[in-house]
Amino acid sequence: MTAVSAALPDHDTTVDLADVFGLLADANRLRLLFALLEGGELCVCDLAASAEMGESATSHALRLLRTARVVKARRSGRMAYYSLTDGHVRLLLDVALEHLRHGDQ
Amino acid sequence: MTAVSAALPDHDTTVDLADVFGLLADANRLRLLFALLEGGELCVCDLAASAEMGESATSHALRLLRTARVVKARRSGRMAYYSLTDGHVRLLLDVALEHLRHGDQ
DNA sequence: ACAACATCTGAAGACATGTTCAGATGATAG
DNA sequence: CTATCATCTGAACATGTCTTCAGATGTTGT
Repeated sequence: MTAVSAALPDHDTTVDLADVFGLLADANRLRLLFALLEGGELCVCDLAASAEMGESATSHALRLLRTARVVKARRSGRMAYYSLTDGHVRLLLDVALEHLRHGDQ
Repeated sequence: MTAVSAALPDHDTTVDLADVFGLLADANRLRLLFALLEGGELCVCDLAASAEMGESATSHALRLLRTARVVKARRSGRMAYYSLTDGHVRLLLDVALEHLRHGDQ
């Protein structure tokens, strides 16, 4: 029994992991990420339109993603252009989509 | 702009996806899953010990995972042995761990 | 300078989630 | 049969999360 628990990731790691998944555990944020996967770099108003959500809600959502370094913002005048920071997101979404299709139902 | 939004997964899909990630968005549940990745098939009391959580909390957590078909239970007498149902979980956890290591900080 | 605009922010309320407690269920041992 | 055990369940409480609103910030055009 100690052999099993010894092989587990430490406490902090699981908390950090849970935070990462927590960011993806919201349909609106996922729609924003899918839009960025397609669009490459989009401003807040286009992201809001794509995800069919209010601009304030979009801004709040993007702030969470930005703080976690999942997306980055480029600023040009009064516009803010967002894009993804790495490819792990695409991979995570693809694996989870695959799980949805094969998994159950 | 319509071209972008047309390529997005539909509303229900993003909600289902968010639910999947929501299941992984809890450190205790992640510890249970890691224990199952290592141990293969474990009873509730061993899982509770591995994840260092109460047995009631463990049972509640396992119920969520079982309802979502992420784990399955085999029953033998008064014991319940849990195991993972598919390999997507291992993949998701590995990709997210990789993201943690390379990603930031 | 002023008005219109894009984005951001803080606070408030509604809602969901996780933990704990107390007790129910079903199985084994004496 | 009774006691003990492993697991499950429902309810209550505390915490956290998302959305919305109202307003702040900084920018562009006239």
